[in-house]
Amino acid sequence: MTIHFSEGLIASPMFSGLAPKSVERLMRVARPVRFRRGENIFLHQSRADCCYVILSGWVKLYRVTPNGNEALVRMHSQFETVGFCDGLRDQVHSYGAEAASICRLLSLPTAEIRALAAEDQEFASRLLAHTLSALEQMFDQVESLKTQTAIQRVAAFLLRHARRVEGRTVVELPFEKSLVAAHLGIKPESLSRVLARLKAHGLALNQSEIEVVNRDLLEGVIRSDPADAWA
Amino acid sequence: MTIHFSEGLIASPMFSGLAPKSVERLMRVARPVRFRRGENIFLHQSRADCCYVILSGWVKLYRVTPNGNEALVRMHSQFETVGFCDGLRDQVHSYGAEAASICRLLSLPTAEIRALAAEDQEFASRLLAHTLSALEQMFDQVESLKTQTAIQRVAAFLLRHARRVEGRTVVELPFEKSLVAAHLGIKPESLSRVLARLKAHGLALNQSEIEVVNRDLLEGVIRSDPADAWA
DNA sequence: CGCCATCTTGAGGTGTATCAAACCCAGTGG
DNA sequence: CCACTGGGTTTGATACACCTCAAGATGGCG
Repeated sequence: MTIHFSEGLIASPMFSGLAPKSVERLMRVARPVRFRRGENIFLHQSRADCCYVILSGWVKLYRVTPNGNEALVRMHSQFETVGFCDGLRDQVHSYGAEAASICRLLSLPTAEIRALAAEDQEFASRLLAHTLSALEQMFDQVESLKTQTAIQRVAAFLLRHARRVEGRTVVELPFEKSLVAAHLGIKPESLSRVLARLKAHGLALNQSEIEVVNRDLLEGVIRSDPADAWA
Repeated sequence: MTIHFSEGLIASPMFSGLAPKSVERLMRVARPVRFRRGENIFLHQSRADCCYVILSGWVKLYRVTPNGNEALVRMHSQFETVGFCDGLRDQVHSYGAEAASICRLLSLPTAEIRALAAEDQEFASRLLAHTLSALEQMFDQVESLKTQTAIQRVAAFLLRHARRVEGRTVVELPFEKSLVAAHLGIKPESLSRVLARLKAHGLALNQSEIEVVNRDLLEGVIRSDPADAWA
C-alpha cells in the first residue's frame, strides 16, 4: 500500500520523465522521513540544505511576522515539492514548513539537486516550468485576496474540492477547518459563519459533511459583485 | 540621456552577465516600443509571443475578474521584465499589462528566448533564479495581505520608498495614489484616510509631499498587533 | 463517563468599502 | 487674467465584512 520511494519521486511532476540515470543518482542520496501532525519540518530562516518531495500527507508553508502573527502561505500535498524555492538558490528558507497531518517525505540534499540541474538540461527546464506554475498559483491567490470577499473565496474553495460520489456532489475538506480558514485568509469563526450563510446558496451541511446541492447557485455567489447584495 | 537598447538589456538583472554572443543574438530580434500612460501592452489570455524589458517608466500587471473587478497583481519598473512568466511556457498570458506612465520597453520574441535558454545554460539558470525571486516576492505580498491591516501595509510601503534628501526623509510616491492603493489591496479613499491617520505616528503631509519625521514611530505601527489599539 | 481538541454560536467592536459631495490643481479657452 | 473643465484626491456619513472574546456544543478517545 505504501509507495516505494523511487515511485514517489517519479510520480512527482518535477521529476517525472527524468532520465533513469538521474533518478538513480537522486535515489542514492534521498532519505525517507516521517513527521507527525504539527511537527516542524524546517524553520523560516534556516539554511535550506534539504528539499522534500511529499509521499503522503499535507504540509503547510507559513511565515511568522515580527509581532508573532502567523501567515499560512501555501498548502502542499502528495507528490508536490517543498523547499526547492530557496534550496535552488542556496539561501535560507523564506518560509517555515510544518506537517499538517501525518506525512511521509523524501528528503533530497539541495547540493545534489543543483548539481543535477547543471548537468541534466531536461531537468533544469522542468524545474523552471514548475517554478513558473507555482508563480502563477501565487498570482491566483493574490487575485482572490484582493478582489473576493470571504464568502466568495470559501465558495470557490468548495467548488474546487467538490467531488461526485454516488450521484451526490460532496466536499471533503482536505485538512482541518482552522487550516482551511488560514489558507483562505480568514479566522476559523468566520469560516464557520460563512459556511452557515452558504446554506442559502446551494450548500447543505449535514453533521460535518458538506454537500453541493446547487452548483449554479454557488457559482453565482462567486460571480456576483460584493457591491450588489445577495440577501 | 536615453539609454541605448542594448545597454538597457544588459542592465536588466535577467540578462546581465550574458555572453556577448547571446546579447547580440537577442538584439537582432529586439524591438523598442513606447507606450503612453494607460495604453495596453498585452491582454490577459492573449498569446504570449513577446516578452518585454522595461527601459523606463512603470508597468502594471493586473487581472480582470469575471464580475468586472480588477486586481492589480504587481508593479514593475526600470530593467525589470514583463511577460516572461507565460512566454517561457508558450502559453497565454496569465495577466494583462498596462503602461502606468509613459514608458519605453524592449520587446523580445518568446520563441527566441526559449531557444536561447535551451542553448545557453548560464542564461537558463539565470532565468530560474529570477523566477524564484519573483516567487518569493509574491510570498511577501500574500503574507502582508493576510496578516497586516491597511495601515500597516501603507506604513511598510512608505518606509520601503523613503529616501533621504537634504537631511529629511521624504517619500516620493512612485506612481499615482490610486495605483498605490490598488497595489496595497485597498481603495483610494482608504489610502487617503490611512495617510491622515499616520500623521499621529511619525508622518507629515505638507501639500502632496510626504515626510517621515519619526521612523521609529512608523515602524512601531508595523510591529504592533492589530488586536492592541493604537489610539 | 469525562476529557480534550475542534468547531459553532452570540454580542459587540474595529476596519474598510461605498456613495456622494467638495476640493484642488493643471490645462484650456475665452 | 479669469472662468471652465476634468482627473485625481480628500472628506463625510453610513453600511457591511470580518475580527475578538467568551461561552456553548460536538465528537473522538482514553
